[in-house]
Amino acid sequence: MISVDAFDLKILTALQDDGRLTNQELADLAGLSASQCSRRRMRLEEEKVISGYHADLSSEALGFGVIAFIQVGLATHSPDNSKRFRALVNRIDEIQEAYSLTGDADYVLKAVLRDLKGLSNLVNDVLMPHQSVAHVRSSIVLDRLKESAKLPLRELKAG
Amino acid sequence: MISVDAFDLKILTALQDDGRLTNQELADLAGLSASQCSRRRMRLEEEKVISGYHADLSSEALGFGVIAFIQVGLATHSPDNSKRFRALVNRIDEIQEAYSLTGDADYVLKAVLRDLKGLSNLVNDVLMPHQSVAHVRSSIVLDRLKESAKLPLRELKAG
DNA sequence: TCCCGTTTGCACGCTCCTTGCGTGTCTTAT
DNA sequence: ATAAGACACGCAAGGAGCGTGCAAACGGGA
Repeated sequence: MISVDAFDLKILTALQDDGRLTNQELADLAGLSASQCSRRRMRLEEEKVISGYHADLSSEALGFGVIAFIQVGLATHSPDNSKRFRALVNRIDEIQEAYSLTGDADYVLKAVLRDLKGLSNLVNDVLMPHQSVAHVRSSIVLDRLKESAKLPLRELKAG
Repeated sequence: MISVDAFDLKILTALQDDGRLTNQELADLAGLSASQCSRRRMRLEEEKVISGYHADLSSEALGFGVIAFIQVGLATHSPDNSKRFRALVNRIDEIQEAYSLTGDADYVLKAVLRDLKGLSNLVNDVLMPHQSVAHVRSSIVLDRLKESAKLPLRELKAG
């Protein structure tokens, strides 16, 4: 079992905020020496508690003006059809997130696009015509209140 | 205006995949020298094209078993009420993403929780009773096909 | 109390980062 | 056509950061 103590939590919280922190900076934040932070960080990476590090790019600066949520209903719920749909989703870079949900729709996709033409293209020329898909309904994001991938570690106690 | 050339795109693409890449590794990938990659990276950070670096933590390893999408309708659409709701969303760490959308609901939230009890607590004890909120409908994620925050830089041409 | 496994801080050799500098290229004005 | 300026490049050097070895400190069980 993976055990994460209070020091690990401080390190994880800090790296979640800034993935380029120096071991010395981590040490100052966590109250440890730099070498120890290095060792703990390596262990957390080894155990896949830290699954990776990523640069966060500005969609505005790079000209991605449209975010959309797309609800998709499948034509049939056969394993084959699901597989086809998953393969489709995986090869479309514009789809950042994809989930199957309880409730109305079979799947919800979150897509990032350059403009509405890009959304139209994705919905009408890629998703709709695909054999696995029965119906599609898209909602455009008007305002982004919050967008991060940070886990709420605050409440976690050492284990 | 921010200009991003083909070298910058290679650097951004690489850092989006691995935010801890060495300047030398970037150099090998982009076909530049390490010092030049350092300079370009600093410029991209300065211009906020790179808005930050983050460690990606494993929700499974840390015991977050539930992801939910929560559709929220506001009681009124007055500016005051919106403001109250936004403040609420901002101070709840379990809410990773929050958007206002076209279509049925006013807002959609994505929340990460330890278990269903955590979701129940968020929906019934925090969101529902809040004065700004009229109705709430939550959908639980059954399966995560894809989850990243990578922008589809593939298609971008130098500008 | 003693023992053993674990965790820690420190020191050191090695890698990596950044800045200064000289060179080559492209653009613009004469 | 040519001179001058701006820009991006690679190289080299000095300084910062990284990870491993090691000995000391700590903590739980016999």
